[in-house]
Amino acid sequence: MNSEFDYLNSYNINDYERPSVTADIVVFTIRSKEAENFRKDPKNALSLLLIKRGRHPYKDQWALPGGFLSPGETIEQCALREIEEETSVTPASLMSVGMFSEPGRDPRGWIISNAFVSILGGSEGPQRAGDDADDAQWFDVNFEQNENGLYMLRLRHEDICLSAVLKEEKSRFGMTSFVIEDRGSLAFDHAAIIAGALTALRSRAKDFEMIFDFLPEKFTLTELQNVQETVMNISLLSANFRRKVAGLVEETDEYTEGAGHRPAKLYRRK
Amino acid sequence: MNSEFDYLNSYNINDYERPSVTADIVVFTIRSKEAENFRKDPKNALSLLLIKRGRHPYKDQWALPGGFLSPGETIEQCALREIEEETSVTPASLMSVGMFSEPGRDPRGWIISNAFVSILGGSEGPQRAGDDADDAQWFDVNFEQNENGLYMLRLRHEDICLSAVLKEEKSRFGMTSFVIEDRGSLAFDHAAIIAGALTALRSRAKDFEMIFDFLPEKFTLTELQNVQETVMNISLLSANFRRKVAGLVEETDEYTEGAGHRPAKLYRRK
DNA sequence: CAAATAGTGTCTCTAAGACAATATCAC
DNA sequence: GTGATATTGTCTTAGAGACACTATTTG
Repeated sequence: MNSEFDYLNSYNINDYERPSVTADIVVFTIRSKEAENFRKDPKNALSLLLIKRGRHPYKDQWALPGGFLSPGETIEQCALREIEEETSVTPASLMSVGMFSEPGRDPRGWIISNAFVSILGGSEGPQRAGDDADDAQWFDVNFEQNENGLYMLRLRHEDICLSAVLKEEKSRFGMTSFVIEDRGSLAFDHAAIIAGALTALRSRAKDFEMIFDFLPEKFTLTELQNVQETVMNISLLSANFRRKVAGLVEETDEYTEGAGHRPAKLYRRK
Repeated sequence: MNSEFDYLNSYNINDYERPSVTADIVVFTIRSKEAENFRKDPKNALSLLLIKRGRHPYKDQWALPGGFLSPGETIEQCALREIEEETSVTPASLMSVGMFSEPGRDPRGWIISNAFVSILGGSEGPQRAGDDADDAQWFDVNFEQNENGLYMLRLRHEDICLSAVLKEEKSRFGMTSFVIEDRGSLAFDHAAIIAGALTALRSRAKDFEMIFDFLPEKFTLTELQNVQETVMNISLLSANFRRKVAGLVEETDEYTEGAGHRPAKLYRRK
């Protein structure tokens, strides 16, 4: 038996039908709202990037940034490339959320998507979205479970309010995912992707894992606390927060200035 | 502008080159070793399923079970189908580990893989592997970091010992993955997939998350503790373990019998 | 000085870890 | 009884949460 013959017959790449593969990215950032008066610090809001589709299907509806995997790149490189094309910025982090492969999820055909969470912030600060022809905007995020056990996802940008309804589904195999009850004008299955991304982000933020990516290199402990509170939609006591993160940061000898109240020491991630 | 015209021109599914997509599954189970004497309980070993390839490439080398995604199924359904084809058993759990899409990972062409962790055990007990023509076997798992910081993965089945060397790589984007230094006769990049799967499994096992899937419906607390110890390669004090899992289980009124020592109460997952 | 945030001290309560002691079965 | 595992109790220590208090800046 000839081994080259075996090899060539073992797999003809054209024998199998193949899906198109995309990467869709949920890009988060934290934006400051205007403060009430000169003394108060600004409030923060968790935001994510959506793009208004210029084509069918779902023309004129809002969708996650993303695009098709090209030969010669990894799916992570594809995700980074798409973010950079949209925002002209390299994100601080990239985390896989999972594969979305439900048949029929894309009316154009057999298209499966690897979803990612990415965070912009860091030294660049929140970027302008949509520098080119695309209509891209940051939407404030609100995601909560209501009294019926359903999850409400609300995304708001100025007058635009997208409101999706999802149900948590625990499969027999230990995976939990979200099923769309009402996609609320979000394109494709992107409401379910966003719900999964938020859940993954919050789970990581609990252990202080991705919260540094929202901030520049040097930051105050209060800023760090605000990030965790904003991401997880909770409220913490500062004394306890400081003790918990004490081992994760190191002091610098710099302070904030001109804040209308006592200056705060700047820290750096350890 | 005609909207149907727009739609049809927006995406021609044949315009883009497409990869083949596979699901590869790291199927774990726990196997009992013979006890030293009639009083002692049997020792356990964490094992995973490998299949000896009958074809090129990597002919006669060991690889993870897996197969190509078919139209009309999700990637999870594909993974389950492949496990059932190999073992004739439906696993208790299925967890995604991530996408492996490095160009060149498969000499047959552009093939990307979604890796899964799955656990067999439960009431069926560890299954015979390789009922059909395939040569499938359970390999005992040993995975440790050595003094140089490299990770050693050793898989052993009777005389066969596969030994791979991996390096942990933290990308700038917060992801950690394993890079193969020596694949140790494991086919493709499967050594890296196994390393990632083990890391994911251990991380879950720390919170008691997948350990129940290794056991039948009713089990003793010592059996449960043995699972966690075997999976994580650690040793625990039983008094503390019992307190920690007390909230996760509920008593039954049954006991073990004929064990050569004091019988143990059987519990059920709550 | 007033308003606001920065930062420290301390009390309670819970949980983890270590270890000692007792219980119960098969042979 | 002996050898093994099963099960409970308790001591110590670490950490989380709550809350009170002090410190420091700008206008």
